[in-house]
Amino acid sequence: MQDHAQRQSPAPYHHGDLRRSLLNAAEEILAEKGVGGFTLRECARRAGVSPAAPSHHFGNVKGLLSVIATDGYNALSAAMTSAADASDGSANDRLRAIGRAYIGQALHFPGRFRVTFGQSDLDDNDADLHHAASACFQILVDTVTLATQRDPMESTMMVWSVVHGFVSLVLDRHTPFLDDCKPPQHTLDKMAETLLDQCVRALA
Amino acid sequence: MQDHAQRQSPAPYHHGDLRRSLLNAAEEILAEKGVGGFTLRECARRAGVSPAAPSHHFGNVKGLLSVIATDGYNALSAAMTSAADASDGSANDRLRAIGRAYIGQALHFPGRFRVTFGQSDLDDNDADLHHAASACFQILVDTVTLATQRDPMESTMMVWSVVHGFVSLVLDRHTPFLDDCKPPQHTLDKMAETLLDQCVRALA
DNA sequence: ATTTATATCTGAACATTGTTTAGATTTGAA
DNA sequence: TTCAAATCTAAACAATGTTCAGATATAAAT
Repeated sequence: MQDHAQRQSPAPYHHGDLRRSLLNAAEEILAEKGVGGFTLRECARRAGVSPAAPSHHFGNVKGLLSVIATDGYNALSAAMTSAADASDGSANDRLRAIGRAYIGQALHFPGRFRVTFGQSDLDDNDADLHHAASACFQILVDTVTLATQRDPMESTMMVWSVVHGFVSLVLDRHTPFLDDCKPPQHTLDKMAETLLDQCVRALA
Repeated sequence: MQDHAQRQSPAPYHHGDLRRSLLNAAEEILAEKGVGGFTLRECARRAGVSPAAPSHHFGNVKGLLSVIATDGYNALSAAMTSAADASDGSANDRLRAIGRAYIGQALHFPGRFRVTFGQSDLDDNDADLHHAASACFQILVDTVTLATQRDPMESTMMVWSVVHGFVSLVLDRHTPFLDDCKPPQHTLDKMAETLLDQCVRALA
């Protein structure tokens, strides 16, 4: 079912939109097997091309993952922004909203999240990646700053540490609070809300 | 310089204490190159044995890393316990002490910490590993419980999320607060203290 | 002591991975 | 139509984790 556009019968030599297909395949693999199970060759396989094909579009695996990470930052920024705007407008509610959005993105797209924030080595010279990361961080800083009188950077690191630590522990299965509880999702959501409340209290 | 005990000239067929040597080599590699740069073959190389040798002691790489993770949990438990005992004895000070110890262990032994808590797949059936993890978590729960009137599990996850998130962000280089600041270590320590203070406030 | 069994390690092989290189094919512009 | 650039393949390379038969050393049993 290799998705080479709407071309038919004999597989064409050229793919059509290989770059996009490789990114789709990559996110698919990341969602299925996580960052540890990701291989460039399987990416190529799913896109229906040879193992050498990706190099022409991304250089190497580091290049491809850097694009995935950039997408991750941008998706996170969008989710946080729209969540904040959809909230009731109070500074603390906006803060809770972006925290909820951060947690939601991480848990819904764990593979991409791990590539974005994990220790998978990315291209340090990727300007797009740096820009996306800075923009994402700025949303955090701005929202936190409006919700506290305390030091902006310290407060930002507090909130970021809480949500990032929480999702990291959950994704890596360090969740004793989920042991024998009826609907895990409900417990998870309730725990997240509690942590966000405690964040607000810490910054008061 | 392969450390096969105190045997001399012609390398003996048997190593002497290969299991220990492999673990030492593994922690060495983890400290140097991180979990991403770890390979079982280099482990064997540093211990001066063939690539197949480790399998007799650990089964596979997952088995070896599980032992490393167990060591990580035990070292963390020891560090937290002694830090708490060395504090002035108040519940909040003990809490701050174990938080400081958690952060310290992670930043001083980043490779081992990542194996312990990261997504490197470990042996889920390793009883020693489970026991070490539970004991470590219990120290957290006990210390937090004595320092708050709030729900123990929720409070524990709050503290754990803060310290775990903070070290994860630092280890993965997501540290905008370190940009252009004179002595990074001082800024790092000050930030850690601030976060621990905010934890205490959140649990009050 | 001699034999037997067990533990430990090697050497060679296998499949898989990321990457490079030369060349084939297609596209598009001059 | 011609020629250059972009795109992809096929084949090869070194490196990795793992397995397997066999070599070697240690320990136990007789």
